Amino acid sequence: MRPAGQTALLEAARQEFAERGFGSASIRNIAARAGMSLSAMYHYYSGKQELLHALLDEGMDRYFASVAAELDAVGGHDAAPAERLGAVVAATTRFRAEHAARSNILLLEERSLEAERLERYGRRQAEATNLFRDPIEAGIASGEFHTPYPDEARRGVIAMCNAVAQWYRPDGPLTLGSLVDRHVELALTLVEYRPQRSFAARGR
Amino acid sequence: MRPAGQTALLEAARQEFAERGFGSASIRNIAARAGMSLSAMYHYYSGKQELLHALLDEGMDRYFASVAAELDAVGGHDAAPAERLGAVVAATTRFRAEHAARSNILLLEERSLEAERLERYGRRQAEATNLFRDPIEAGIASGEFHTPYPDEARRGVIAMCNAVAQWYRPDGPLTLGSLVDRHVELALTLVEYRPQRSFAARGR
DNA sequence: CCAACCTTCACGAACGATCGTTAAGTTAGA
DNA sequence: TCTAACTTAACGATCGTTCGTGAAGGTTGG
Repeated sequence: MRPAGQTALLEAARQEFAERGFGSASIRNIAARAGMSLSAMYHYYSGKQELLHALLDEGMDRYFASVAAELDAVGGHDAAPAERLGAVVAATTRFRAEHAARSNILLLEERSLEAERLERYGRRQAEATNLFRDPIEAGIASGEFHTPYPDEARRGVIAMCNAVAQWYRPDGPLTLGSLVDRHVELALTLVEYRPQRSFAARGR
Repeated sequence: MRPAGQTALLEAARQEFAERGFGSASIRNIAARAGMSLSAMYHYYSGKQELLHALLDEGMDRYFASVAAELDAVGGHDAAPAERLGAVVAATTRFRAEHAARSNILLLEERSLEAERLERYGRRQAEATNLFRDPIEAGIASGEFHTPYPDEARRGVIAMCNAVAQWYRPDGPLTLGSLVDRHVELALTLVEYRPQRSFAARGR
């Protein structure tokens, strides 16, 4: 279990970074939001950079956990490519919507990382990309996905999911459940998913 | 014609903002990059905020000009919806790739704008969204686009195009021309474009 | 049992550096 | 002589970081 002070600090830093961006964020404000003095913050984190690093790490952990849970729910690596891609798209869309601040930091503040820490983060980002790449390539190989451009389709799907963090508002007209369903459908449309051995139209 | 000093300043500010973000950018660095003193900068722009504002305005002007030119090339508002959407996607993809720094500032630094200037920028952003919305709705109305989710498809197409500014490198394996073509195809796939009165397959 | 000690957690004060901005003055061309 | 273009110098504020201090609480040695 993480100490309460540390959790409060991460939450405060998340808000501050999400609102103003890393460069404009003040660690004095972060400490104040967390209800402690500036120096107390240095007891938990050795500086502004490490605060960002911890935030990105924690965000990545949560994201991978979300996707893994959704993947397990459809049967893990043994599921059909369309099921797996759908699970990844659903988990990603939901994560971007439910953790907008977290996601925006993950997506926008990469450039604020120092060189050494950026290297590690880049590796995790590549893993995240593979979450989409694997089922798409499997679908191409099995003949269920017909897109001639798997790489660009993958990037398109990822971009569509990621953008959710920037525009979706829970109090808007669109239910999160509906959005997730639509994104799954759109992703399957983009990779030109057509079930084999059947001429029946896919359900709407 | 803009004074040379002003142009150099905008270029320097663009680089600095793109590399470090607005918050971390230093106007001293910007002035130095432009080859002038800090105070000389104040002769042209009244401060950091106005520098960002000018940059966003100039970027938007260029973007709209690019799209307008591409739209004109296919026949303007009289062209078929698929042609129009293709033109907008092509122009946007090309713009994001050829003006990556410009685009990233347009896409990421909105939050650094003060309230008053943000209002004006929001209006221009809405106009940009309409560039995609109009042909998509026209395609739905004419029966050539069959997507059940025009709004989410539109957001997906826009996100796909915008993401180009973050990943595309001109020295990479993919030609810009190829990327543009593929994005146009993917966009038409996403809105489920099927030409009317013909069973012939669309060209690949 | 108790005194000495260490670690954890927190504080206020101050460091030097850099920030955005302004003032006052100089130069060069119309 | 007027003005645009540009200079150096300095302003106060805020930045991230460091230092020294000390209260609280558990552990250890005699």
